[in-house]
Amino acid sequence: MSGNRVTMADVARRAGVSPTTASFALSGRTDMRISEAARSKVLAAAADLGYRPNATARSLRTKSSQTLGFVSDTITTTPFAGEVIRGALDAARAKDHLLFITETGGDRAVESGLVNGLLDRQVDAVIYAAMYTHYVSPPPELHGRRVLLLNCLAPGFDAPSVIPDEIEAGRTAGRALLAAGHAAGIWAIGGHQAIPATPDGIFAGLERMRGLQEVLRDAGARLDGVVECDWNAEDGYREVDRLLAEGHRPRALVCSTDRVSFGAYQALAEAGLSVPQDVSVVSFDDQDIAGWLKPALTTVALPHHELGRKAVELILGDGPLSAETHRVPMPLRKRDSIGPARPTA
Amino acid sequence: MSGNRVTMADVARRAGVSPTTASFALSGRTDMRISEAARSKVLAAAADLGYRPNATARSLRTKSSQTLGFVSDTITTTPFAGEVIRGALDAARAKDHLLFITETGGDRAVESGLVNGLLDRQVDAVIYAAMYTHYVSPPPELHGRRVLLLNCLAPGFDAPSVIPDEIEAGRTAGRALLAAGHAAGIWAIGGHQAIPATPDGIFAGLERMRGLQEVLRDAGARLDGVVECDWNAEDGYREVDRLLAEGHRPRALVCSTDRVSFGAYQALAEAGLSVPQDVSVVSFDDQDIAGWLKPALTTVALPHHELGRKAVELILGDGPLSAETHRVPMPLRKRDSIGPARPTA
DNA sequence: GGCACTTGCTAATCCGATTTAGCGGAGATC
DNA sequence: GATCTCCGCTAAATCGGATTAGCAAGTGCC
Repeated sequence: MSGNRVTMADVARRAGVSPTTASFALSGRTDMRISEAARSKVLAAAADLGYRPNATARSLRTKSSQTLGFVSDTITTTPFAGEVIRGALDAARAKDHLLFITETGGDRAVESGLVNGLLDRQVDAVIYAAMYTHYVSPPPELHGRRVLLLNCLAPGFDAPSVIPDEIEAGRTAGRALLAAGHAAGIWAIGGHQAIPATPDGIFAGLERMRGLQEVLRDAGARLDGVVECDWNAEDGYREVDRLLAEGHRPRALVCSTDRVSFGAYQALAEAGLSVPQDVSVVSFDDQDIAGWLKPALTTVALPHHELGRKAVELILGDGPLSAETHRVPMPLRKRDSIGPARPTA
Repeated sequence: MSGNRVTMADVARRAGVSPTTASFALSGRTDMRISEAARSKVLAAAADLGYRPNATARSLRTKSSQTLGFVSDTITTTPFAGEVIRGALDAARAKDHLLFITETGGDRAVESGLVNGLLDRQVDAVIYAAMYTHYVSPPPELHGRRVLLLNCLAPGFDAPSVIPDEIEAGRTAGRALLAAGHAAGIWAIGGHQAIPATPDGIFAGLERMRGLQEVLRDAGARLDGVVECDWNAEDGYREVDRLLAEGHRPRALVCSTDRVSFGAYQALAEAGLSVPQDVSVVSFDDQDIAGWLKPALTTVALPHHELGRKAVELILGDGPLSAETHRVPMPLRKRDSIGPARPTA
């Protein structure tokens, strides 16, 4: 790549000064005395020649590359992914950093190779991210490095974590139902325990359930039932279908994720029940479909963009990093799937 | 970042040879004679010390950074995004390259800044990507550079393009309908012209329509009608709803994208029509929802992963790049939304 | 034994910046 | 007038590798 770039030596020559002077003038450092005349000559020469510093040469000397590494297990397979990276990108750009994105696919050997590749290229810091909130153990190469854990926790590993505030999200969902008058006939559909197929069950499901139950209890209400299942559309359909077939008549559903809600909608529609007149639905994640459904789905959003942004801002901050856990708020997206409670039949 | 890394000088000292010898031994070059004894001493020393070459120092000298820049207007807002990047990542990793991901948001000034940032860091090549296939004009900084255009075309700009084969996709959709016996009552729903709100209408819509009509014509069939609208769920719902209200009774719908199909499903369901018994639906893109819908949607998939993979493979290939257009096949995902044609009422 | 050639290795330079050490000249001090 | 201090700037070293030029010892040949 590249044509013959203009070097600082070229600029210095043209300005009639030494490379040293050019360097100080261009970097604008004040601890070395440069006359205003010399400074402007250098600046003019640099502008004339269209000079751009070679970041590679610079970072060889300074040990800082203005570069970050983003290591994650999977970057596709939404809901995570896109917006997180975009948030990280935005924050990085604000500080003139570029982002290396990598994906390990969950393979330790691949992970190790990629992390080494990043380290070899002198990244200033590494964001170690997981697509579903869970416990991780970062590779040994990262020990002692400037690392931030995104959407994961690593007890014993000295680095800060940034995760969504799932407990508060559970409370938010509960309050949304309570505010509409729902105090009975509430069912939770989805994964709330550690289920093999849904690794996030460990975390998101558990914490959401905790927050939900806490807020219901405080209001003197409670769940009529909890249905355990995976977090896919088909699971939501199957379980709600079964629930209705068994004769239950829920007034409100709290679904683990929008995909489950999607399935729930299908089952409710087939049973001739309408949302939100017959059944209210509140959900989590705020995927695209939440807005497409009819009626549009009220859901507690995963703050993807904010997670990415915050991670980069913390890691590019000045101070040393303390191993604390930052919980990012999950905002409620009010749409049309929660209706007023009706007196129980 | 970084602790005190082991340098090549350390390795040389430990092996009792000169840095030059260490360099040649480690890089495995054969044009310089190194005895087997010396070579293994160096290798052993490197292994003992856990030596890893400093990629920054290397690229300063070699002008190659084993690094690629990925510049796109938007990386979130599926359908593009995730899988494309993953494909690119996979191909890059196979060749020991790391990927800088950037997002311009469509802003020329931002774009220019990011491209310069990439160039400053000595990227070996740049992939200039667009989320919707359309014509672009890459920034001047990229002229004369090793560039590949992904999902876009730039007449007059000397670089290869990689785009999905939309014409053939249109044929594929048409053939799927014909194979099921559909020859009448076929409607196209979506954008097929250059519509402001759907920039891809320029390309994808136009080409898909061309392929579709060609294949229908060849079979002696034709479209009963074409409905122009944007590419969102609500548009599909509204237009199909209106179509039915006007008394039309389509036997098959060809929707511009799965989101439109999603809306079409909603309208058909409300009208008491079932898919595929009453109406067959074939679509494009293969987004996640295609598999969640009931019945699951038959759709012609955008080859996201393959687009990303192919882009990187081409650009990391040896030869010079010729400005040709590579069209990546779009495979048909057969699911359950196309049923056999019934004799027209 | 002398010359050419190969073998195996090293010294020195380069890549393009940053950074440290230090050098002339002007003005101040005694 | 000699010494001291600033000022403004430059020479040279440095970062960690890759690469070029070349040197000493050994081998082959006549």
